[in-house]
Amino acid sequence: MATLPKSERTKARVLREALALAGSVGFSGLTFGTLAEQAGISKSGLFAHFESKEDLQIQTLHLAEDMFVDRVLRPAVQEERGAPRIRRLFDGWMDWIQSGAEPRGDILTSAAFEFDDAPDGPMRAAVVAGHGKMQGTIERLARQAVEAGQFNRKLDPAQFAFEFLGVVHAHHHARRLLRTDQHARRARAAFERLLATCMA
Amino acid sequence: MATLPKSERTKARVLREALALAGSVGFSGLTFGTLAEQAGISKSGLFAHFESKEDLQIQTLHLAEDMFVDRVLRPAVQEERGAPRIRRLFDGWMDWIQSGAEPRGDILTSAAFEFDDAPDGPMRAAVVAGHGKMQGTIERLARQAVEAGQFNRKLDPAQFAFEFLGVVHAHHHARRLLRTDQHARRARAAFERLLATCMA
DNA sequence: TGAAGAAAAGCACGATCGGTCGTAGCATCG
DNA sequence: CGATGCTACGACCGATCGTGCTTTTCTTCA
Repeated sequence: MATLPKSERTKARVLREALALAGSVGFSGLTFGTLAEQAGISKSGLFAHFESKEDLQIQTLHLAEDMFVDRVLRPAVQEERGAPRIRRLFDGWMDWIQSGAEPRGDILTSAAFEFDDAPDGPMRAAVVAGHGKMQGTIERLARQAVEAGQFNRKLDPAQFAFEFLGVVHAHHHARRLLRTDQHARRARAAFERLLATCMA
Repeated sequence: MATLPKSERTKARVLREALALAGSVGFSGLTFGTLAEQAGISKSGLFAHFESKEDLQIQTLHLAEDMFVDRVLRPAVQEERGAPRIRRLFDGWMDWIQSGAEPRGDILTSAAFEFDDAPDGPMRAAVVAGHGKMQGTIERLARQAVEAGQFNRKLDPAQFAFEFLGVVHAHHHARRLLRTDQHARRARAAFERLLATCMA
């Protein structure tokens, strides 16, 4: 079997550790020192793979995005177009939030909140780009639901995406701040209400 | 004229600077060094007024809360009970968000997002307590609207508060992440939709 | 006015941060 | 096999952090 070059294997391992670390202390708390310790490598050894902290953050973020696509987006898209697909996206996202390590929850939403007030830079740009993609995806699903005749013809897909993300974020935030899962119920109720008002 | 003791005046001045600073760099970015520079006082001089950074953060947070009560809550409560009062709260809050210095916006919501994943401590507890008070206030307003016959009798006030806060937070977040005010429109639409479904 | 006490300054500490540098060892490939 | 180049190391840097300790300066009030 064609084993990957050692450097690639090391890097992949380090990146997995970085993702776990970012999941528990955030991307800003993802320091070279702690990551080096956790990964069993020297701090300076990390610089062979990541040219700066920002570089490390971005690569870790991309790994998280790939995981989100695998675990949430792809399963949703396998559902049939329209409301079922949207429901599945919501369900998957709720699970994804709950599967995230305490106390951070959804690492992508965490990043969005963490960098929304950061000075401009590559990491912030990556976060904004990710958000834009998500917004676009939800808009597309909403448009499909309109075309399928399930959503009201006068529905603004962008407005739907804004509110959909709002519900997801509200759950994420309540879970982090109050440290209970009881708000999943409220988020689901809000989502159902949102769906109901979108139906004809 | 009975002038306040000088120390009190100094402390009040420093606290105002601290609030401005926290508004632009967050409570975690509120460091003794930068605050000392901004307030024209020495770093160690600050210790005469604040026994620790946490103490400084908490006192600054309380000042912000007082301002929120003055500028948003009190005007709302002067409106008549029920839907008008709730509308006024929402309007005032939107203005409050927009009046906040770029890029942070509402400093209280900022703090909620900043400390929701922080380790337990006095500051986090203060933030959680503030959130609880806000949630309780909104619940009360919703109950009043039910009693006034404006909201559906079957409405769950806690659910309403959850969604109300969700809309406010969604606007706050979108404004910070995307750095435009165009989402005020979306937030308002979401709020109107929320109100509409609460009406009988 | 002068004594007592508080406010502020000055200085230094240990820790942690992101990051650099020279070097040694080991994997890779001709 | 042997040369080359990447990987990883340890030491170290300057900056910044929160927070002591000591000393000076200024307020306050009898």
